[in-house]
Amino acid sequence: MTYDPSKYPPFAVTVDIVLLAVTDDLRVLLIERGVEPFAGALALPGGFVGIDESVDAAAHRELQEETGLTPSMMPAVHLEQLASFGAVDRDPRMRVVSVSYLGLSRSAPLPAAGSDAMSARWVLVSEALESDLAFDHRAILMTGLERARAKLEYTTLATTLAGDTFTLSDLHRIYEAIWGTKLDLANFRRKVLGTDGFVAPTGEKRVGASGGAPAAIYRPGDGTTLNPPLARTSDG
Amino acid sequence: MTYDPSKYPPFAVTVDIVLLAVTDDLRVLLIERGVEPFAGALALPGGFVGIDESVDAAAHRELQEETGLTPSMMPAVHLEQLASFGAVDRDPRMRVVSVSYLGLSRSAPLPAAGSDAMSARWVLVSEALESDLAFDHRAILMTGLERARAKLEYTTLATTLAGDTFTLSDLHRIYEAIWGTKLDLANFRRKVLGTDGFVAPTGEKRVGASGGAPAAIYRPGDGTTLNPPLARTSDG
DNA sequence: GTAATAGTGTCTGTGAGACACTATAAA
DNA sequence: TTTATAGTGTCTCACAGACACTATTAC
Repeated sequence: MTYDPSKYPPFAVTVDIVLLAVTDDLRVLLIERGVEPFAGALALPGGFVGIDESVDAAAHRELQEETGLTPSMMPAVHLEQLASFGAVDRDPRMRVVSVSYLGLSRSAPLPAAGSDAMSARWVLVSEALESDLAFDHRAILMTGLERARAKLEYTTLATTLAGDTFTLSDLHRIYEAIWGTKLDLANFRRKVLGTDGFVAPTGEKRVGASGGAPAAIYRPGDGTTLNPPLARTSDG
Repeated sequence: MTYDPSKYPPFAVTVDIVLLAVTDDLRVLLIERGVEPFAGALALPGGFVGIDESVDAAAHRELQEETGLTPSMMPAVHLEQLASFGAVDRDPRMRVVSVSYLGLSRSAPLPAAGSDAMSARWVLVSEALESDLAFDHRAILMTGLERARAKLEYTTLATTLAGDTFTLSDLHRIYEAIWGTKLDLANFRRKVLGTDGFVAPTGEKRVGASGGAPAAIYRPGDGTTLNPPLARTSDG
């Protein structure tokens, strides 16, 4: 690099991750900050991008560090770029541009012990939106939420949130949790089963989990897009 | 800012703009680079973000500088953030993260004379994709194209590309140019006219422009979203 | 038994897609 | 006249939404 970088304004670049999971309700992984600024406040997991590291690689590294996920588990988590935030005063220390990512993880694995993960916990999204998050992380969270809601309409990503095996009721619960609406279960079933590649039957049944009839167990299908989409406007 | 920025890796941040317009066909605004690297090659308009300037503001400033648009004309151009590109070696000079933007402009205003705009010109998208663009601008262009195609499905943004007044045939041409497909004009008309807020009639007719019956002239409507969307999968 | 979940059947309204048709201009 | 564009009518099929219904478990 025979070039003089000092001719150009020096920025720092960070990644911030909106990692969502559905347990009983929709939750987001947040860190309690230990240092200033915003010490004690909740923040999205993230950190600085290394000078010899791509931004995407930094997002994967941070996700791994903050959740304690092993590299072998990482493929089960969907991670995609969300948007960048570049207001002048978004970090009081210096000029920082943040590239945010949306992650969708299966039902809340516990954050493992570790340097960063110590203070990580799954917070109800409804509570996170009401609390004062650090920096502009509330805006990032809202952007991630809207992206996740939109993606469920036309992709099979909800199966990523459900895990390896699940019932149609599980999937139904995930849609209702993320969209915050009620969906008619009968019509939902027909839509999911009628869409090639959305789910694949395992032949197994789950018994005794809920005081009802045994539910058929499914695996994620090999499709990625929903055509026609699963309309969010529906509330039936 | 009582902080030591030298503790963090120094990045440069740029904006790159995919500005699209439809004349006879779909075109993108490109600059012929005058300096290394990639001197002589075609590139997307863009530039470095100032240290005291938000990333969004930099995108608007560059758009204005490269097109010669006056600030008063700017509201007629739709500009939204697209994605960020952060590969380590995307700029041979130094570590640069680029935040890309998608712009939709009315029918190709000529780039005005000016320092940057001198070498700017509207290139057919089909040709741009075949030529060797500078940096990773081919990937950025493809991302912008796909975003524009998707946005036409569920927003009224096509009217931005059409201008102040237009006929339904004009709008139809824009959809076909961007999607690269044929759309049944009769069904297209019904869809557009049946969607509240998409277009508003002016009462005027355009005569003598095409060797056919006079066409009714419309203005953009006050709506922004299309519900239900205008399906791209349709080829009728 | 009751309550809760799993799953099926069926009717209706909307709207996309196909395509035939008429109307009005230029050359 | 021919040719091209503007605009209307109508049929069919797919599917979303509503909702009644049966089946199988836990308690």
